[in-house]
Amino acid sequence: MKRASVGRPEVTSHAQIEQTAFRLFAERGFAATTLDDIAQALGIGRRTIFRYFASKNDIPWGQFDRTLDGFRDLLAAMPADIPLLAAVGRGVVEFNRFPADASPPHIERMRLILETPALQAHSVLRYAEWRQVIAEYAARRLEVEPTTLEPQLMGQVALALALTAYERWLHEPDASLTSLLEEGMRSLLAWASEVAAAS
Amino acid sequence: MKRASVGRPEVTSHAQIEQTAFRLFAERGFAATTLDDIAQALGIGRRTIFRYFASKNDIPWGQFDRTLDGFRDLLAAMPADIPLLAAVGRGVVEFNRFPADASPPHIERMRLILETPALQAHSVLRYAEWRQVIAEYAARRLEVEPTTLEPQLMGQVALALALTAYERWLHEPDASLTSLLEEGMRSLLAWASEVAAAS
DNA sequence: ATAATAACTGCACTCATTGCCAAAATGGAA
DNA sequence: TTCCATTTTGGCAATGAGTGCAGTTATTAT
Repeated sequence: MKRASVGRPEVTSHAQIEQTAFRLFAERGFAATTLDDIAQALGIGRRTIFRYFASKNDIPWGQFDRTLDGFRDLLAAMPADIPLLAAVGRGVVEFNRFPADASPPHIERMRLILETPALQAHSVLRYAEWRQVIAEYAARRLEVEPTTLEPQLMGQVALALALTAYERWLHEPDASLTSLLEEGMRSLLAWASEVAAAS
Repeated sequence: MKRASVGRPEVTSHAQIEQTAFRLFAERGFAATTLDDIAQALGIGRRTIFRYFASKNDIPWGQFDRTLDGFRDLLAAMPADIPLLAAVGRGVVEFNRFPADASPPHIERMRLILETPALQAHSVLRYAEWRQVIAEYAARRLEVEPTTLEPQLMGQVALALALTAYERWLHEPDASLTSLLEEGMRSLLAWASEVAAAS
């Protein structure tokens, strides 16, 4: 990752490939854009793309790994005196908060990921890493192993909430992601209290 | 789908392909088994497999479409006087109830799906149909459109519960899927009531 | 026997992905 | 300047999934 002082310099970068790829995806669609197209548009070899991204499906995710570290820190900084579900809920909201002006590229990224079947499928593998971050936080608070039922469930439920909010957001870009997430959490709590009241 | 009275008879069946494929998957692994291998083992053309399954990834799912109809009926028959979340929870439990003796092939199927990265990814597309069944049920009860936030969230949360239970079940085959699902639901309700008590 | 029908399957092609390795580019050393 | 170590690039070949096309094959109906 660090810039080598010796050796042949890199001809391109993750960001450059990503940018060109997104332009082509927007023009012709994800499936109709071949890696050859992208390589040719960049003036590099097709083989070189694989030195920057593990697969075509990984291109839209770009920097997700780094983003995950921020999420971990964010959760760790959450006050321990609020209920677990509230802490995770707040963490998810904070994680997905960003200025409305900076959204356009982010909207495009998420739209591509959520609307392209091949990417919907591939993304599960990324989501698993995200869930793991939550499972580890929950496990710490519950003092159990991260692989046990409760931490895993918390990760899955948080993902359920986030995915639902994102999908609505794409259909209704005026609504803020934040309020959709909060609305989802309210619904979840309301359903649970119905059950509690009935039993 | 109906047996044609005229024309060349089918040389194989979904079940036959599925069975042979599973045997080879078990022997060499999913990725290492090519469609040519499966076709050859069956003595049919590779091309013919595509007349029965849309893709290699679809083979492990076999009859899921038909299963989904049963799930729809099951939810529709759920009493309307119990809370929505309880009804969905009970529906999911019932849907996944099956005799412990009949499990072995089902375990193998789920293990393959849940442990093979390519299948984990592909399965999202199947899960989406499953979630849709729940979303439609929830929408009917809530008297809103199935595409709105609440029904969609209910589908996602139910899937979160089911996936968590299945994953635990694979690691701990002695535990019944039913009790894992119920344990998950109890955890979810407990977390929600913590939040309710704190606010 | 012939026709109609429905399924099977070989052929050729596209495209993602991977292993292998020679070529290219650069800073530093001799 | 020339040579060397280092690092990246990218061509080549091979594998395997997926797809359109067209000819072949097995049955039933006339």
